[in-house]
Amino acid sequence: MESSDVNTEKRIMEAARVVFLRKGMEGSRMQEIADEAGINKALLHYYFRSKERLFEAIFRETLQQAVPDFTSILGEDIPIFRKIELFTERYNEMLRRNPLIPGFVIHELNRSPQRVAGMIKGSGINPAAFIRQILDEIDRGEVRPLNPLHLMVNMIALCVFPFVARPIMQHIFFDDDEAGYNEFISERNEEVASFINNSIRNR
Amino acid sequence: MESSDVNTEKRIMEAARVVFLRKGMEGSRMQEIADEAGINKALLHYYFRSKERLFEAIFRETLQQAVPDFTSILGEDIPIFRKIELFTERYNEMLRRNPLIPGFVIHELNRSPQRVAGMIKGSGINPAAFIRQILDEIDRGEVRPLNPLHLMVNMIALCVFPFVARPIMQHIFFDDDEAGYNEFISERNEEVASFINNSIRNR
DNA sequence: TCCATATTTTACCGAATTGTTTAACCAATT
DNA sequence: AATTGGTTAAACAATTCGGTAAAATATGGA
Repeated sequence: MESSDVNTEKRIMEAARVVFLRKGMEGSRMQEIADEAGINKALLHYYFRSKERLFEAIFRETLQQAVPDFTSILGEDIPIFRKIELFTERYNEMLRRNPLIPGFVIHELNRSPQRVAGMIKGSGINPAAFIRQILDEIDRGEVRPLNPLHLMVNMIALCVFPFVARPIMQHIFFDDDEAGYNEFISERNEEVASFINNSIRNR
Repeated sequence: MESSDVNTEKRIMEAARVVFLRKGMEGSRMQEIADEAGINKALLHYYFRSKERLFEAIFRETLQQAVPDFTSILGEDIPIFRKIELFTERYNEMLRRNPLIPGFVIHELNRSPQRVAGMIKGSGINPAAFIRQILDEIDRGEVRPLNPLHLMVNMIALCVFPFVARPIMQHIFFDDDEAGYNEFISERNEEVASFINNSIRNR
């Protein structure tokens, strides 16, 4: 019994994840999630009392999955230019597996900014080490003088944006050709890293 | 009669804009829009037959306001590095006045990608001229060899992202200090332009 | 002043949706 | 066989919300 218990909860979570990420909290219907999970609507309320709670669970899980993935690398002991390559590579990889996360988070962020922002902060993000490294490299003359915070924002922006704006870009630039867009995305792996490194390298 | 007509319609549009941009189509309530406009709910339906139509009007207006503003400059006859400065400056300016537009568009884009993307394309966006200029500059040796499409995406990403992710960044990096974040945003004007130009200049 | 038209209010309807309840069912455990 | 707990089905309650009808009020012109 317990095995089916665990499986069902997992199935519900997966189904809810699919629906919520695509349609957001208000846009999603409990019935739709039940259908997606192949179960009864009453069972949703049996496992997660309310839509609110189910959503909370999904949102928390999504953040915990997404944030550490790209944060961790920033604190490791790697030469700066190589670190930036690794960061964009891993971050892009994560986004390629979960392309809907950014849009999802952003939308919920508009609904209740303080709550979401708090959850993200609690997710263990720590820019301090990276900032220190950048300042060091500037001292050593490897990196041109710049504000490390802007650099961090730039790095994230360059990775995230193509996923957030995918439908526009795919339509305007690629005439709705999905394969073409995927090709474009995989090019960005290297493109973004060299774009950043070219910009910050001192000469 | 006509004077109050125009004023009321305008009031409704403004109210709907505020609510829709913050909460999206499904997240918004007609009653809330009516309250915001200081009128009765029935009057909304008198001016705009349905929620759908009202939303459509707001969305169209929003796009027409946002898109040409930053597109036009890309086609003008300006030296490339200067053009990038002007682009980031104007684009940032527009976003500073309408910080909610990117998140709004992105969310609606997820709801009905083809419809929205079509509307944007119809808004008169034309990357061809800019792409040609970049290729020319590469030929002339002013710009290092790169894919102009990636450059365009990078330019937009660097401008837009801080507005989309504002609540997170303001909380994590600035401890919810609004003034601090605004300061950061205005720094980006110059920061982004030099970040790009440093990256693409040939040496 | 009085009429016609535009605008506003009030009250309400119907559909959709969340959440609950109840009874039955099934499968594994004891 | 009896028990237990996950599961289903169906109906229902409660609420929210978009939309409408109709009466009331204001406004400008004859």
